[in-house]
Amino acid sequence: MNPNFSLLSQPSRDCSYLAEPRTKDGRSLSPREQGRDSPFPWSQVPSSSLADPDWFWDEHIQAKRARVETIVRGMCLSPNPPVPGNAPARDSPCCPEKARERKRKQNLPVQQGPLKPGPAGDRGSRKGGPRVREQLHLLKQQLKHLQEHILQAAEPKAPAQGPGGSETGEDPLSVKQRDGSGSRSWAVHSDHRQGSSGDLSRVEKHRVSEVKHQSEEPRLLPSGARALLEILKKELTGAISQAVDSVLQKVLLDPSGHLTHLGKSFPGLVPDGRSEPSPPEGGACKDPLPLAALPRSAQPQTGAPLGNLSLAKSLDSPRYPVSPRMIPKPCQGPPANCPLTVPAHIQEDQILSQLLGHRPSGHWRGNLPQDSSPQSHPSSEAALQPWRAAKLQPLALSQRQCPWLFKSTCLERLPLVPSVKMEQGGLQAVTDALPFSSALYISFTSNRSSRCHSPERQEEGLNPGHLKKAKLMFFFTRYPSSNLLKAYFPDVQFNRCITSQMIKWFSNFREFYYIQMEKFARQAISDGVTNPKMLVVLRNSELFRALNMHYNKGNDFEVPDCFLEIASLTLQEFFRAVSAGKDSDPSWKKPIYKIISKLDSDIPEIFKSSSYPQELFRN
DNA sequence: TAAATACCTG
DNA sequence: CAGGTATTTA
Repeated sequence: MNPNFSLLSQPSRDCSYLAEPRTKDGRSLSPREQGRDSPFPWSQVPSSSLADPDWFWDEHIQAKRARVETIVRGMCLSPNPPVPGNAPARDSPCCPEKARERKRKQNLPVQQGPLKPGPAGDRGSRKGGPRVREQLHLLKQQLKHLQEHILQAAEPKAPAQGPGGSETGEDPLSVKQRDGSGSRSWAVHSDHRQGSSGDLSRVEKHRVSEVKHQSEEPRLLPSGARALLEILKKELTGAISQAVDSVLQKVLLDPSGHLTHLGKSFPGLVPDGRSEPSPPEGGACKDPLPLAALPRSAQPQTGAPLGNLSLAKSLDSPRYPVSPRMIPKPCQGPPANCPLTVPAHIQEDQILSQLLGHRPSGHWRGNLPQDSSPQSHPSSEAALQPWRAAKLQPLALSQRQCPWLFKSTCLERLPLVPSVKMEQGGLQAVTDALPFSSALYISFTSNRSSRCHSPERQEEGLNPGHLKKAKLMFFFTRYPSSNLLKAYFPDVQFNRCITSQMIKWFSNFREFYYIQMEKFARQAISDGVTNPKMLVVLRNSELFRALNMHYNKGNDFEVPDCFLEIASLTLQEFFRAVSAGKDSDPSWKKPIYKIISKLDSDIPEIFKSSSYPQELFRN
């Protein structure tokens, strides 16, 4: 069987996917993990000393943590309105010992050069003062209560599960856990955030009430768990206290409260992005995929030349019959459920640019478990009937744009995504997600073309980040003009060499792209395919994987559907040409190139961000 | 003529 | 990918 081409197996994806930063260790970046621009060394310390022990990931605890943060944030915001540039928004235990215990290491908070100074205008404008201290005391008291409640809350679970109710036998970072607890608790958090204004007491009340709620659980403490609970108690107390203290310290002393990292206050995002308000008019974003989502039996018989696209069109509805798994819970509600509390202009450039890896574009992604929808299993359905591909109407390509609605709503879901890349369980996850450090940046210069030593001492070259960005841009444009490149790489000092280098990149990209296309087209032919319409590039097809591997290695970017369409068309063109024997002509590819060259899509505005390279994790 | 590409190579 | 070269294009 040839899995290269197959039924459209993936439910349509909005082009406005949400990005989700994640670590490799299986957790979504916790809010605090996302703030990396803190100038303080201690803020770089494994922030969550209270988050490490596996059991700390217990839902309850997470919720508590969230609340604590809420409180802290409230305090941060108290003095000033929720201005994006001021809250340090990072708490981290300053305890060295604890820090060392952390397995994950956070680092490189250095801001990247190109970054705008940022709206961190009012730094040091807030000085907690006595009031804050009072609040701190109050907070500590609350923590004690909290501690008690945790004990109680954990009891019911103890019998069946390990200490603290954490799934002992299971990977603490299991998906469900992340999904459930994570987003949930943070949702609450975000609520508070709305009120901001630093009305601590109010927040506290809220919290207390919540705690009470939880304490209503029955007491069934198994003797065995008791000891563990005690430990938990201690740990929790200590850790939280430390965290709170350090945060407060920061709040009180941090003169440079950079970004607030709004992200952290938002509820998890929808992995699939499906719940996101899809672009008004689908453009290339609408796709015929739904087919695969339907039960096989329900799928239209497309084995034969599926000459029209009517089917696909009919499925163009906002909600496809996708597998339940594809519809994440977290923020599935309409935008309204995810109120935005940040001024639009701020999200736009400053904040977003700095929310490393999180783009409203929604293209950044992680390997969500959800991704493994039925369609994602190449070997399953699709493979069974490789040629039963839905037709891809060339006309559909006329709308080559992927409307990128960077609605504020997108922003909310970014940071707390309960998603994580659980691949090699690497520990470098955090560093991977970090923005380029100046150090790295410097090292990149060595990568520059030796012939491109620009006279200017500025020595600004293209770094790996730029390369990655270019690759991602390839998903939208195969033939970018130099002007376009200049527009999308504002942080690059273009000169002849740089320009040609980048042009060269795209040339190389195309080369690979066309080679793959030809290769697969020929393979299809040899496999007996006769109708080019049958050739559709799907996300689970081998061809796609090859391409994705090349342009989006980390797979942290959600490949736009428009690219799949272009790829499909390209494949079909090659198929036609080859099967027609045109490949005997030395320049038989020219016509194809010409066609494809006219199908460039608009590149999301976000790509224009000079700080964009920051989002390019893993160099 | 310079820039952009394609095609080949390492 | 970067180099190099040949060819095409504006």
